[in-house]
Amino acid sequence: MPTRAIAIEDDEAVSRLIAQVLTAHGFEMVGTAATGEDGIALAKREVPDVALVDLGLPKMSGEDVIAAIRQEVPKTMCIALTAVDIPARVLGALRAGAAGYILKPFHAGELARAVEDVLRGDSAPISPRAAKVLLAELRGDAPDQRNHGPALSKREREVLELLVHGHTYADVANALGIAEGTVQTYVKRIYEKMDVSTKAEAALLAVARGLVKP
Amino acid sequence: MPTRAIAIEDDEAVSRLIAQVLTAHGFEMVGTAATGEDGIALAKREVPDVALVDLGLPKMSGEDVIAAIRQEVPKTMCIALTAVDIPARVLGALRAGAAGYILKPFHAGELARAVEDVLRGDSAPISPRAAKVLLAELRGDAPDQRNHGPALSKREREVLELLVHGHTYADVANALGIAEGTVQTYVKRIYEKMDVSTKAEAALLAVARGLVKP
DNA sequence: TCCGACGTACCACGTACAGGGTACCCGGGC
DNA sequence: GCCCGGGTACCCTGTACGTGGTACGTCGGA
Repeated sequence: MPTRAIAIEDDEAVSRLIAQVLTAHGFEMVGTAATGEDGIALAKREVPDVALVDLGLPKMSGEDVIAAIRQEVPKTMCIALTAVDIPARVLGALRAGAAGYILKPFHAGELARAVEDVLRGDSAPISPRAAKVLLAELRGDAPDQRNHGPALSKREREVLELLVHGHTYADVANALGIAEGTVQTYVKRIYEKMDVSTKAEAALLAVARGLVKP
Repeated sequence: MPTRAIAIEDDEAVSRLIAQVLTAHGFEMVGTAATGEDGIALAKREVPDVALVDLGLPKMSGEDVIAAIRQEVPKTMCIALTAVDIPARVLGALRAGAAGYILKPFHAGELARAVEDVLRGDSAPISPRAAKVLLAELRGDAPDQRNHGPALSKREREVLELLVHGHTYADVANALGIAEGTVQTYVKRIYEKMDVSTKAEAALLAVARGLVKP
């Protein structure tokens, strides 16, 4: 049985192009829909192997469509298709359950390759631009991690490392062989440099920047 | 000034190949190293634009090398290079600060393209197989994680969310419309369930388990 | 039916924390 | 020479925090 696919895309030209490309690569198009509602109904009726979902649909958001399909028809893998790579969009789609994220315009081979990748199940096609967003999120948001204030000194990193793991000032002082008052100085400087004001915030930022291992 | 690159790779054949490919694409190779220690020293000395780091180095792990370079020479972007795509490896490297993740064997064009992508800064080259691991992690259905002790109630998660972002008990009380004393009860229960005793520890564990986004 | 488990809510006490000071040493410039 | 900035080190004060209590409603099983 050939791989069965559907497309949920409001631009009919794009929709036809998708059908053409996939058919040419040996997939079977079992339907297309122009709205989210129709697309979900189509997916439930046909239970295709893969669904190409445009994120720029009118009314219902592509994210919601993907989430609905993942919920109702888990067997169907969803690939998000969009012209924009706004971080919130990328993350929303992937969180919703998209197995891949392709940016328009795409090459014919790119699309077919992505579908094959997803179906094989051992990989997830993600455009480099989308991947950057993913990475940023994984590391703790903050667009462009680099150059966030002055670097911490070696001693300051030692203090931070101990602090964020729940040790008290007294513990830190003991471990480093300095007075508790001195620890407080380091903490103050660390807070200034990291622009935070509590241990909790410092801990969050520290892991986000990879200064300490969780 | 041309883009300056280094390679940290113990297999000399691969190392030469990298140099060859990058040189052919107009990059300047300013050094190669066969061990992590040498690589870090090289990076500090040359401060290259990009470093290709093999994850399968003897002795020192590639993750640690990347982390060290990101720490000491933030300007240098690191691209992880490996033959295996073990989830822990992928995540470790990306968490350590790798801007890209390329699987061996790679095509010549692929490598050059990845370096260009990373330097342009608007995208992150991630191999499809590595991307799959990333996605799984992002969605939280990664191996282990989950099921660490009793689950927090909705209210407790709300308190935790606010707490770990540095808000005081008073702030939390205000935001949730309850008394400060009540917040303390939640904090106690949260600490018990998570088996921690400070805000900093709770913050670490919360991000580690994906309960809150950093 | 009653009782226990759990989520919710509040108070009081002692301590650890955040932020205000001050001081010394060292290396690099003006 | 001199001062200046950054790293190191210490003290003091008010506050937020961690932990000990108590109490009430609800749900489900003994």
